[in-house]
Amino acid sequence: MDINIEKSMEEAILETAERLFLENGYASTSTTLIAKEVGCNQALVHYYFRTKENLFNTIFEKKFKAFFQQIFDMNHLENLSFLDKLKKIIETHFDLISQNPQILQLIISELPRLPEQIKSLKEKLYSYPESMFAQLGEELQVEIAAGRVRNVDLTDVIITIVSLNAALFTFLPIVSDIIDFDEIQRKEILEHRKIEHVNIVMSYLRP
Amino acid sequence: MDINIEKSMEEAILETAERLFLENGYASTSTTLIAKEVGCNQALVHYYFRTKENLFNTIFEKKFKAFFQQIFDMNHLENLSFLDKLKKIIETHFDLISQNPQILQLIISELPRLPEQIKSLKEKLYSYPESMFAQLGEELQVEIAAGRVRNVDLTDVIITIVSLNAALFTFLPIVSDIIDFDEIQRKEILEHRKIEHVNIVMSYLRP
DNA sequence: ATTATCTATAGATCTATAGATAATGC
DNA sequence: ATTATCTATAGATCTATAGATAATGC
Repeated sequence: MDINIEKSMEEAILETAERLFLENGYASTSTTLIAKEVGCNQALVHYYFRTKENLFNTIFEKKFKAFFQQIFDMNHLENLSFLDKLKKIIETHFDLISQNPQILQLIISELPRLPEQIKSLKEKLYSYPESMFAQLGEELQVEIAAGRVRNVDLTDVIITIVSLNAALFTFLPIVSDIIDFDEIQRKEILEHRKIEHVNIVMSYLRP
Repeated sequence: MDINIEKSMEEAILETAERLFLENGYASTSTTLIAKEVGCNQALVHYYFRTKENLFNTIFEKKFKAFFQQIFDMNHLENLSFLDKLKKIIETHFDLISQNPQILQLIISELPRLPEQIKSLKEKLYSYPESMFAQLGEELQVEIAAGRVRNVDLTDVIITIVSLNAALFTFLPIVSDIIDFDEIQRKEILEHRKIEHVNIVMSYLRP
């Protein structure tokens, strides 16, 4: 905690705001609350970031870009067979979401009112052919042609992976409110589901 | 629209509030806005429901109970083989969520601060043994013992079904913001994914 | 008479800015 | 001198209630 002593106020505000926005969303986080938690006055928040919208956008864009960059950067997987590559993708994606489950929730609730970020995502997706998916799609076709994989769309495989991983971390907080299990149980469940997500996709691809 | 003429103000407020809460969540929906959209003055909202919290809880509890009742009521599926029963469950669950995708989003964002509803859910889950899952679990064991189904936990099957269905409708609004497809494409995607969700689970269970 | 609807307003936020004071860098 | 931090406050909500008026049920 005392590391804070060396941290600038601007950084402290950013970090606290990030935590609060991720926890409670845009509407439920006031600049007054941010200031209170930082331990400064409310005007300082506006001194550094002028508006709440600005502050939020700065944070959201940072988290958002980092998140998607990691997702799109998953193709350091040469020299692996198609199924091993896919397994690696599932596990990496799982870990990625597990490290920052709240960003998903924020994307779901806030992205629809952020046209700039939507545009930026669109542009990223228009370069789809150059992306990892193109190569993966070709490899999938080879596997299908060779009869080693059932005839499925890559899109369906991707949707399935994202759905399984994203839903797990989106619903886990609710389930743990209802069932209350401890940290060890939580970890066991996650490890087990990670394996199962691979199993599910592999079964799905089996001819 | 002119059906409204016969509707009581109280009903009109409830319906409008329901729509706004589902669209924008608790914090972003003011009683002022509700009144404006209904076409009455803001005091009337409080006349009928006293507090915003009250109004929200009334609506949330109604939607929430209806949703889980439908989910727990899915066992009108006698005389079907285990796999056919499961197929029916996947499809029914899919349709159920597709009819009211927003309630999921609301549960994720608002349930954590609603101890009453959490308690009520807990009680429902403590009667787990009497529920459909008990019977389904037994049937699964029979199938596994007979070698017709791979050795999996029922819990994993349920998590998988819920994840696939819930994630699809949670992320579809975002994806359609980014990719913008029309109503026909949307329908095709849903029909296709519904089939795939069954395929995925069936593949997962294949020995 | 009772119930539904309205106007008006108190009191609590909340965002944003202006202007004063303190801290820092030359 | 410049930058960081504070106090104070304007103006916009927002929730909730009190009290006036209109509509309805007997």
